Amino acid sequence: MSEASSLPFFAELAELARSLGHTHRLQLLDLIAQNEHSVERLAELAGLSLANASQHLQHLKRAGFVTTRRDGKRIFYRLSDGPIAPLLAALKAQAEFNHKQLATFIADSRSRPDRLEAIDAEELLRRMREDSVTLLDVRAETEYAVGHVPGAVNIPLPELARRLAELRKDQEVIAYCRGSHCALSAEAVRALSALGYKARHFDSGLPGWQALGLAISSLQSSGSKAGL
Amino acid sequence: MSEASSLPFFAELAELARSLGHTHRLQLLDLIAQNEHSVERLAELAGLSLANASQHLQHLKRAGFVTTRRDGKRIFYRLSDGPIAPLLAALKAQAEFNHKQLATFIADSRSRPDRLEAIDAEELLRRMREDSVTLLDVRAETEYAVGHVPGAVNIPLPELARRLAELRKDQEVIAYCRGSHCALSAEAVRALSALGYKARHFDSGLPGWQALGLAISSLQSSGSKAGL
DNA sequence: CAATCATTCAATAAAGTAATTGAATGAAAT
DNA sequence: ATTTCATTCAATTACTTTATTGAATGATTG
Repeated sequence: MSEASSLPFFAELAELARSLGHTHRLQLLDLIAQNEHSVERLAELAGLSLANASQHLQHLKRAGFVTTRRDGKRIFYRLSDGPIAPLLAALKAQAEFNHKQLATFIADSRSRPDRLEAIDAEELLRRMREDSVTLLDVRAETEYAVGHVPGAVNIPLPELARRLAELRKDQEVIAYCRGSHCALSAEAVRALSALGYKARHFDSGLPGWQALGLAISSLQSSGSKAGL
Repeated sequence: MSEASSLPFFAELAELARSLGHTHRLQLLDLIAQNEHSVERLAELAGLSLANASQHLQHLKRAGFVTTRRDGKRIFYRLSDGPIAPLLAALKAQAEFNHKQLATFIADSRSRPDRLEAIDAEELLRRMREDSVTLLDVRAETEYAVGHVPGAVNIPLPELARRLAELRKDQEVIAYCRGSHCALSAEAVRALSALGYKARHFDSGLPGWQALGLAISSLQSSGSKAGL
């Protein structure tokens, strides 16, 4: 049922999927879904250059998601009357499913205490120097604000599920928390590992970092309150 | 409603979409949907190298479309219990919508006889030499088999809608048919243009090509009967 | 506990995609 | 006609993704 004969069909679907596979195009599509707009307007709303917006819009047009209409000097893009809404809804549903999966996994792993791979300070420092790891601070925002390892990203454990997108998939993630008595980073690592991320924890946490005489960063005003 | 705050969300959806944006991954997903399989089996069924299949499978896993289970030496991939079916159905629906759109457009344009850009033999030959055009023969398969311009792709006009994927989007398409009295290539050009393809027709068609003393190709046995 | 074997990882090479610039198009207004 | 102006095109550059190879992993089997 899925031999050579259906390969061109898969290729066609893949092309459609790729058309949705770019932040700017999804954003443009979302703007167009709200209202018909000219290229200039869309570029402005999305914060893109004109030429760049134009190219992304043409990409969407070729995929059949939008159509154009000329009125005087400008060209207006609007949604085609194809089944775009269900398609986007299905995408969102999958995203939500993933969030739930991770949330329940974190809850589950709270009970199952198997041991995990740790990273020692020496390797961590080396890897940080060559920028080959993502350092993840899973403590609360307030704790992070007071002091954190320089360069670390802060995603409190309860929010990890819905903020996965902030982690690079191509790098190993090193989670840390308050130290070896604190289970937060271990849970994060278990959850991330189960999702196919490469993850370890820096077991001694922020105290261990400070004990080595290394500098920490802090936030003056609480600046990074990104929306849900 | 669609400001900076939702950008990470779009980025997340885009990543999901990209996970479906590759022929091999869709094919693997289709195989997995039919039955749980080991990596080796999937690689074999899809005609991929082991490492390549493994990487695509991990990509699908990270996107939450599949999960794994270890049994002895091998690892089995099966569908996750997320909403994958509706997602794929929505993609297919969009593909079908595009086919229909094009089909009706071709039907419509049969009546509306506006003139189109043509390409002359000289330019055609030059562009063919530098491989910067896709030459499209829109006549019936049997006619193509008897003789066609060397290098031309054959997609009979009635099949154009569902075989669009065979045309490169990054090159101009030059359609030709039986000659200037024949409307097939003109219709193809109108349809392709409306979809955002860059398209012109070689108005004098195959007779014009032969009149210049240029060689034609033919097929011995009818070899290229690709499935729907 | 050494060997085997399915799978994954790592590194590199190849291909494809995106952003940017400035020029070209083509409809409308003067 | 000529100018204006929104959009697109073309060409370059930078970036990202994919394929390939061979080595590493890690669970079973003898």
